[in-house]
Amino acid sequence: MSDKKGRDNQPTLDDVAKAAGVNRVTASIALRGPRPGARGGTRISEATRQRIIETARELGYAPNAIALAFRRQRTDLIGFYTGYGNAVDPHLPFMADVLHGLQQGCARHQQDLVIYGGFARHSTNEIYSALVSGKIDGLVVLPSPQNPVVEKLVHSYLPAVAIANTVAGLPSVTVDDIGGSQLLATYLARKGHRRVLYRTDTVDHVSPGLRRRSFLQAAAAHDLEVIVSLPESSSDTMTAAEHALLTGPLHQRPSVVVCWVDTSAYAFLADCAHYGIRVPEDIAVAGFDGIVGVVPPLYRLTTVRAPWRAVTECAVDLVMQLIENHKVPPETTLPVELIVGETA
Amino acid sequence: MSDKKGRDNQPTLDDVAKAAGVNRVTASIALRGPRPGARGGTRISEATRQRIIETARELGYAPNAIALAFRRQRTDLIGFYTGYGNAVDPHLPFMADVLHGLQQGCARHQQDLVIYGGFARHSTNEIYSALVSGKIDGLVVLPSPQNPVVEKLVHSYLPAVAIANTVAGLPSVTVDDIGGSQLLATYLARKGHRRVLYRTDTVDHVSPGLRRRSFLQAAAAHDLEVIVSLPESSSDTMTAAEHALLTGPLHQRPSVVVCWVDTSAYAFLADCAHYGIRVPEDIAVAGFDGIVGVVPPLYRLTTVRAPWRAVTECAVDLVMQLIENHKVPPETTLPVELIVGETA
DNA sequence: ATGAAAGCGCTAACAT
DNA sequence: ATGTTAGCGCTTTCAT
Repeated sequence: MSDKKGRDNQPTLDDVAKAAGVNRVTASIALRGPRPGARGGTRISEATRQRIIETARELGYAPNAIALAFRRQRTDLIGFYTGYGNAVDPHLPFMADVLHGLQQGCARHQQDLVIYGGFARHSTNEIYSALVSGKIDGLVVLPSPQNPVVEKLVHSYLPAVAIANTVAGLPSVTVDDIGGSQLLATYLARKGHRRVLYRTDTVDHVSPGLRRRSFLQAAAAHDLEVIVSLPESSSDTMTAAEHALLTGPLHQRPSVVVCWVDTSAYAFLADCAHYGIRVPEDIAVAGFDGIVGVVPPLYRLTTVRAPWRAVTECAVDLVMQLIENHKVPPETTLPVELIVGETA
Repeated sequence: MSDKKGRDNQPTLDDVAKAAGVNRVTASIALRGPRPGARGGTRISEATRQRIIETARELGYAPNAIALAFRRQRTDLIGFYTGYGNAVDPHLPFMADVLHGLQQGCARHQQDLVIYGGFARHSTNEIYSALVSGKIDGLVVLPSPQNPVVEKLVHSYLPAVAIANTVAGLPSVTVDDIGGSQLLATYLARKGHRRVLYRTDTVDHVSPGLRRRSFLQAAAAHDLEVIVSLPESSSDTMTAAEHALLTGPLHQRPSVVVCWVDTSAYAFLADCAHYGIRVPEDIAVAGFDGIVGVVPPLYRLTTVRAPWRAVTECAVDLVMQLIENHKVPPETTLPVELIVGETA
């Protein structure tokens, strides 16, 4: 086995050139072709080129990616930054979709993906510096509300695209929160529901806000009464107030719970099972996201499917456009779909 | 908003030095401290240092990560390579665990993580070249059987550690497949089972093989009869033969199905539900992995929990050791735990 | 306590 | 068709 002493004794372009008896530049061009407009292939004779390629193969030459990146000012690396803490927990279906989209997007453009680590205990400036340090060519951002790093990115040179939530000054890719909420309100009204408990997010963010407001509006248009509830977002368990409503007098009891996001709905379903509340007989439940897991769930949830993978892939596409100095639309909205399960 | 024209007009160390009226080197040391043994902080007077730091702040100086990496021969990037095709689908709980472990591990060592894209249509040599190009300092490998890239990595300078399966020549981190299988066999024998249907993998790989052989051995020791079944691994649906066994004459019907991996078990459970076969009354089911999802599952599976996240984190630790030229053990095995659910 | 020089591996621009 | 020169931004070594 070879020594594991580092890349130092790897052959360089100079080594190849020397071994083939040509100049460094000749080797460079023979192996990777000229970058600029360049006068076609006439630069190097086919014989020399073949000899150089063969020499490179023999020596086991692999170009130094860092030197290349240094020279070209291009790393072929796309980064991902999430405002929600350091960890990108891929067990969350939303994150899994995002990661999958990042990968597919990067693969399509022959880029590699960088997930940052160790931002946890860093200051805004340190994180920002790391992002714009030139390590990556572009960035997909999952913005959290009022994130100062995201604010700085808006004014930076770094090509960046936001997903899931709009950010003023950054091109964003989102799902049709408004359309989805309307779809849901209309469906529930048709099914004969008159009173809805709407569970929303405690953190004020663009997308949940849009969903809530547009649901309220659509509900009003359908004569649906809506009670808004704010469970603790970390656990999403059923609050005392919610429990009281569901077990209270029939004439003020909601017949359906709409959750701003599927995870909240699943947590609610689990609590219903725990309290012996039957779904959908006692209460119907609907979500928003369209989570799919490999593990067959307890219930097939009625929900609005949001194409997060596609959203993220699209964001990567836009980042590539920006990198190549093309214009991109400030907002891209992808359509959603109503999925009728067995819970509502 | 600033122009998005690239990093070119970012201030360099020279700019900072010039603005502060000092030499480049002085600025370098003031901002990042001397790398080598170096004679403490006496190098630069506190006054100069402060002035330089202040100047850097004013100019919005951020060091060029690529130039740094070029100089230091160190990118602070850890890569991940999977032999199983290009896509690292984070929806698979195993992959989610691995990704999570990679992130946590990288975070602990202040490294960033690179997920490769676009290896799909590349040759062994191209993939290998990309891996050893210097873009990353070290690599975590999820080896697939007889993968030529993995073979080449064994002989390369690149610090690399395998997970889940051992690879000759590479330090590996695995789970205790043998112990887990014994745990399961013993548990099932105690529960009074006498005939087991064992579902295994169609691809011949180290870890599944270990599980199967050690289960067979432990089963024999407990007078358990084992029938081995090889469902099509992509779908994992119940085969005709399996169905025949489960609905056939009682005296040759297995009382429990053991699946080499949880996903196979869940697929089997879904099929049982479909055919009206009751679990665990008609047939008990057990798995291996200990998948946990956010969505409450149909059944709480009896299984052996394998700590894949910890395995991967450990692999990152070892990669860091290798990078720093320390010795690491050729094999690390992490303990597993029997999880008694409601299916067996 | 600070400065000057050299060079990491590569390619664009300008010779020949 | 090929060679020479210069330099990307940074740190290490050796002067001062």
